[in-house]
Amino acid sequence: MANKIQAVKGTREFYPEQMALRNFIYEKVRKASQAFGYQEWEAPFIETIDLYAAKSGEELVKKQSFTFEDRGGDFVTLRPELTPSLARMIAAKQGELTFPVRWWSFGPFWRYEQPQKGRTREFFQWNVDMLGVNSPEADAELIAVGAAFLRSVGLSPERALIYVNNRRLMDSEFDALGIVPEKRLEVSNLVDRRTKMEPAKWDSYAFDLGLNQSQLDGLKDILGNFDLWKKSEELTRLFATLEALGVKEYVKFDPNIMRGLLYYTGTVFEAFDTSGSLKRAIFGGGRYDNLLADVGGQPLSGVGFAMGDVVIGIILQEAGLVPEFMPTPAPVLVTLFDESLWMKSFELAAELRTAGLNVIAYPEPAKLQKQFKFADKMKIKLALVIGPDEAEKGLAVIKNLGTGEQVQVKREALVNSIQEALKNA
RNA sequence: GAGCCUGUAGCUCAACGGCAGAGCGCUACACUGUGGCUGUAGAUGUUGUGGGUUCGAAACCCAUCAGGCUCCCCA
Repeated sequence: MANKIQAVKGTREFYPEQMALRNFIYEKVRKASQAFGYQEWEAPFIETIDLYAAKSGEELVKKQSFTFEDRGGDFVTLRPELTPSLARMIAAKQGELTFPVRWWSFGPFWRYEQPQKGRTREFFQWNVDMLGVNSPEADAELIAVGAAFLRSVGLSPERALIYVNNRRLMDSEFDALGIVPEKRLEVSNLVDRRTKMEPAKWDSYAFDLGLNQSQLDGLKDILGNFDLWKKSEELTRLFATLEALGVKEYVKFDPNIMRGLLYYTGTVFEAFDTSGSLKRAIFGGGRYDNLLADVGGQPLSGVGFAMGDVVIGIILQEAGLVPEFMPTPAPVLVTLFDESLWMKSFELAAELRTAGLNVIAYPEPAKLQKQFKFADKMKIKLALVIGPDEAEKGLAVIKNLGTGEQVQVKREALVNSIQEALKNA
C-alpha cells in the first residue's frame, strides 16, 4: 500500500456497483425530464474563469473551484456549475432557438471544497431549465419535474418534500418591516442560518445586522407564518398549478427557504429528505430573470433547478430503493468442458450472441465446479455445458441456476429454449 | 481556511506498551461432468506513510496523506 498512487482527494471511483447506481439515477432523471419534453444537452467541462468571475465573484471562484493556467497562459476552470454556460449558449443562439427552451443535462462538476458525507469535490449534477416563459405556471412545471423524479425513484411525500418560497414575497415582507433593500441579502443569510443556530445566538446575529427588536419580532412572525403564501398571487397560482399537475402532495410553502444564490428573483424551492440521516438538500432551484443579460444576451427569464448525484445516492441507498445490483449484463454462461472443446464453446457463444443474447464464455479450461461457482457469483441465470457426449450428439445442456434443473436440448432448438428459460428465470 | 475523531488481513472490527487476532470472504478437499447449503483443512499483514520516545510501539509523541463529524461555504 505504501507506494500506491491514491485517487485525487474528493474524486469518485465508480466500481461497477456504484456505476450501476449512477446509471440508475441517470435513467430516472432522463425519464422525468423527457416526460415533460425536455431536450438533453451538454456544455464544456472546462470554461474560462471569467465566465464565473462575472457572476459569482472572484473570491468564490478562486477559493472553491479547480482553476489552473493552461499551456497558453489562459486561466481555465473545471466547471463548478452549469447555469453560466447555459446562459452563454442560449444567448449565442437566442435568435434561432425555438422558445420556450426546455433543456436538461446530467454531467460532471468540480468544486474545491472539504469533502464530507454527501459532498465530494467531483460530482454529477442534473440540471433542468426552462427559458422564455415567465410565469408561476412555468415555475410549477419545473417543480413537477422534480416531484416526478422523486416519485419515480420511490421517494413518497412522507420521505421527501419540496419546500417553496418566493423572493418577491419576502422582499415585500421585508419592506413592510422597514428593512431597506440594501439589507436584503444579509437578512436572507440570516434566514438561511436560522435552523443551524441556537435561538439566542441567532437573535444577537440579527441585532448585529442592525435589526431592532420590533423588526426581529416581525421577522420571526413571517418565518413562522406558513399561510403567508396566500398573500402572494404568484404562489397562489403556483399551488393551483401544482395541484393540476398532480404533485401538490410533494410541495409545501416554507418562508425559511431562501437559497444563497444572488440571481434568484422569484420562486425558489428546495427538496429535502424528511427522515434520513442527511440534512442536505436533494435539489434546489428557482426563477432567475437577469442571467442572460449578464452574459450579453437579450433579457430572458428562466427557471431551473439542479440535483447532485451524491446526496440522492446516499438517500436511495439508506431507503433501500436501489435496485439489486446485477454483476453482469449476461444472463448466460457458456462453460468450457476441456481444452479439446474450447473452440466448440466459443462457437456456441458466438452463435447465441448473433441471436441477440448477452453471453459470457468461460475464457479458459477450468474445473466445472469453478465455472459454476463463477456463474453463481455473477448471478448468471443459465449455464450451458457442452461435454464430449453433447458434442458428439449435437446437443447442449442448459442448467437453470435458480432452480437447479437442467435439460439436454438439440443445438437447433437451443436459442429458443434459452429464450424460454430466461422468461421464467 | 479552523477544530475534533478515525486509519490493523480482501471486508467488518478486536488487541490499547510485552507472541497481531476473530467473524465474513478466499483457496483446497469431501464432490476428478455442475454453483448455492454443510463439514474438514489452509493462506492471509511493511498495523495508511515518514520520523521520534522506549529494553520493547499497532498502541505514546511529531509530521504527512486519506476518510468522517462540525464550523465556514454551498454557484
